[in-house]
Amino acid sequence: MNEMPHILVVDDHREIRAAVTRYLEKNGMRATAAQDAAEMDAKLATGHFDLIVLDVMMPGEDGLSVCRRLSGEGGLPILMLTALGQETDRIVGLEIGADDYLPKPFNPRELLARIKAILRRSDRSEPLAGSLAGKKVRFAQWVLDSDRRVLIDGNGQETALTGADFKLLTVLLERARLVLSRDQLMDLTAGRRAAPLDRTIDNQISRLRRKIEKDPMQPRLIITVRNGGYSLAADVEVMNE
Amino acid sequence: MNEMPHILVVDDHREIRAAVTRYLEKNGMRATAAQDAAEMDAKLATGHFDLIVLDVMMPGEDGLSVCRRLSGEGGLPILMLTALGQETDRIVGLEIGADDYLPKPFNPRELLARIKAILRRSDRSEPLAGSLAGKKVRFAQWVLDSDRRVLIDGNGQETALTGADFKLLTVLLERARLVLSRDQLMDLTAGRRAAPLDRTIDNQISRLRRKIEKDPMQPRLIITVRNGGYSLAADVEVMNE
DNA sequence: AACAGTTGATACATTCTGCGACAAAACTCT
DNA sequence: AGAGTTTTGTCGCAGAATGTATCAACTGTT
Repeated sequence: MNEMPHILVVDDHREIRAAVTRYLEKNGMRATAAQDAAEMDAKLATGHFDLIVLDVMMPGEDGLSVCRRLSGEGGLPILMLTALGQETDRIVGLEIGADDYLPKPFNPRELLARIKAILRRSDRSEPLAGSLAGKKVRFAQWVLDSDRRVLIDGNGQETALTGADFKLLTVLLERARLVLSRDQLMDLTAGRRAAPLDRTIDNQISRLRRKIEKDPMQPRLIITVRNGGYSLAADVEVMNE
Repeated sequence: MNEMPHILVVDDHREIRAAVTRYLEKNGMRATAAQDAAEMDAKLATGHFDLIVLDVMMPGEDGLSVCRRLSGEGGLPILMLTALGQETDRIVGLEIGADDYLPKPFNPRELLARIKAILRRSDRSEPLAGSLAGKKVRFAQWVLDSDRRVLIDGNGQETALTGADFKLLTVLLERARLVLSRDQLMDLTAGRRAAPLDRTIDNQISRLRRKIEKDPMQPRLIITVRNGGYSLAADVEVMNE
């Protein structure tokens, strides 16, 4: 997490919104407030957020409904605020997809600690996502020029990459040495879920290997992990401008 | 998450350990218990876990200390159990690196929901070779190149390893001279529990021996411990880059 | 409209792994 | 020591997973 995390606070009480946003901003975060689900949707559509603090009890669409809706689509983490003692709500919230809840009234310091705990965790899921934009990246015997989408070898020889090649390679570079399942790769490269018996990723790996491996029959860079997926076996260095 | 998640329950009260593990196992998870920090460390070294449920109050090293230690290294998610009302502990726990806490006494259904919430957002990908990822490792007459998954002998001769060979060897190298049971090996290599009469590990050991032993009929590197399992009898040295 | 390039699907070849079966070895007990 | 029992070693095979050639659909260009 390089920049300040951006938190969206959704609560119908003006005082709570104000207090929470002020406290978060005093502690190294950006905070934006919304007073109901409709306003939340508007803010979400036009900005980038790292986490939503969501009140369960709201006029209009309530927190549980919002939570169900959001956790279905995006993977935006949600921290729910519940009235004290409504254990049922809390459990249902967690089961529906909230990442945490906090009973009201709450200690702002605890809210902050919980937000950080969630961010720390979800941070992992997109470690360097998009961070390669415009950079040059060195790995194994190659340098990837991510502006031009071209690979350059030690002799200055260039190899062109297609869109799919480039996207897949970028995803692997950003997660070097991690084993990524076909599902994850499909999600990360194409944003869709792999159908059963879908060989798309295998095909793309095969094509990419033909371009980047010295000997595509004995791949050294992109390793197959049976029953696991694929893994990039190389150190990755983002080059200085 | 393809397989059942494996939860390590650390608590000094026998009844709580028993109740929690039983409940988790009834709900589609594997659960293993440890009664204190020392036993926890032993289990961690010889098994694969996805999350730790950790009691704060324990004889010996206490939960906060454990939490600080673990969150430094591994990144294994931690859910802390705290005595009711000790808000300070809870906040400190979260700040130290716990992913969540639950005050005792707790509703088992809520514990389950929280565990699932953490697993859902942490669903982490792991490096293929654990702590050896990307390293070269010398043992006996071999050097293992863990990027390329090949063994190199003194003459530079290479021996290819299949995925299962490599995973098993990696697990053994990381735990040289420890005796690992078939169950533990199954857990560490495949993340699943060995069925009764399961000869899978024996087979893999046999195949691996054929590749790494000078005389596979008289194994010197991978030792059989009757009624115990197998053990790697060699010094292991991670080589400098 | 023809074309070149790219991508996903399908089919087939190849490799890998778990399993059952049986052999061999180790251990126990008399 | 010998017979019986348990544990381990490994062979062969079938099913599953993977690699990739080929083709059809699609995109954008000329």
